[in-house]
Amino acid sequence: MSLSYAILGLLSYEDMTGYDIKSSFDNSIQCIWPAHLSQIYRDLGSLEDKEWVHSRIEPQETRPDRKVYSISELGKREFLKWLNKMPKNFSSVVRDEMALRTFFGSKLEKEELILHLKMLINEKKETLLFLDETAEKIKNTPYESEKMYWLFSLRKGYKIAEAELSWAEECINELQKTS
Amino acid sequence: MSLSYAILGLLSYEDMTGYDIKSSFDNSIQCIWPAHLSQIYRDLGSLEDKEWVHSRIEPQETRPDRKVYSISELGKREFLKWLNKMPKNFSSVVRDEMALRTFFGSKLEKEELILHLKMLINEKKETLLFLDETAEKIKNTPYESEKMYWLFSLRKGYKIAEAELSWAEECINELQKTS
DNA sequence: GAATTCATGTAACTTGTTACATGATTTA
DNA sequence: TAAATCATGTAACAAGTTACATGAATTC
Repeated sequence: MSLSYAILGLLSYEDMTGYDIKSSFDNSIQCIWPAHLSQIYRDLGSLEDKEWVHSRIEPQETRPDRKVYSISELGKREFLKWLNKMPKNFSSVVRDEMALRTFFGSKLEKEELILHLKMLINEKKETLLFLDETAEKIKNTPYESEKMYWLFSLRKGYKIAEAELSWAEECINELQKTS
Repeated sequence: MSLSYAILGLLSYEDMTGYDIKSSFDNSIQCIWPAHLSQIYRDLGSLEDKEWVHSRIEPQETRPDRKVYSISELGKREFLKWLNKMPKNFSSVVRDEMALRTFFGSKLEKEELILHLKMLINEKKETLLFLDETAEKIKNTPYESEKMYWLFSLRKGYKIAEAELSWAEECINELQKTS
């Protein structure tokens, strides 16, 4: 359900196509709520069935026609209802394949596990760079009153990435101590 | 798929019922890979279809009969194959409702958001206590060669919980500065 | 010449969630 | 006496993933 509300929320800033919404995800909430394009199109369909959003076709010459969605009054009300009610889950849901593999690390060559952890570290360093760039973009947004909140959620992604990185470093250190 | 491998991995330590496996999850990998009982039963079914595990019924008098699963030789090989291959996702997948709500925080009363964040902090403090207790249990396990790895994955959950907690505190501080 | 971007989706499949159903025993 | 624990699942639904299909324009 949260994904639909995320889409509604983004549409409350401006009208967008499914493709635009996907880009917005990738440039802001991806790190805390990733979504596939196919999922977004599907949800837009059901949001339109419920009349929480409307769409119009904007023909283009050189590109495929744009199907532009806008949030309805009903949609705005439902969004605010969701935002104001006390959430069931304060906690994030994490599914962490590397931590799971590490759990079974005694069945793996130490060197192999260390290699995997080093690759994790590289990936996370890139993530941190990407999040820095994203933060810079947000700092230049014309949505002045939103800026702080957008940076808050980005910061959450940042902190999680940092935690993952330092975790991997600590694991490598301990593994090398005992080898 | 990872869930099936997690189940296989746990069964490689000892034979268990679905219910036992659920308890193992809750006492170890829950914070990095949560699972519902119904999911575990379903996966055990398909693992048995593939003959990666076998089961036997152990009748009980006062309790319902136990259906005890054990990993097969084939299952062990498939598990090790999974563990040894380079993972596609080094990164954890996070879906974080509170961070998403915070993204749209400009549409909420500041006091309301602060209240939600404070509840998150309370919940996370409890999580940290629970993880401390879990770590103590793991330190007493007779599985000596596994201990370090089990503590590694627990530590990952711990670090993420800490990150979430300090994030919420920082957000509250900034919100109170600007109000 | 190859890869990326823009732009639409659909279909099939896999996972995750919630509710239902049963029922004795033990602990608070 | 109410709630938790042990122990089995099934069914229905919601959400997430991957593959397929199309195709021009632009950038490397």
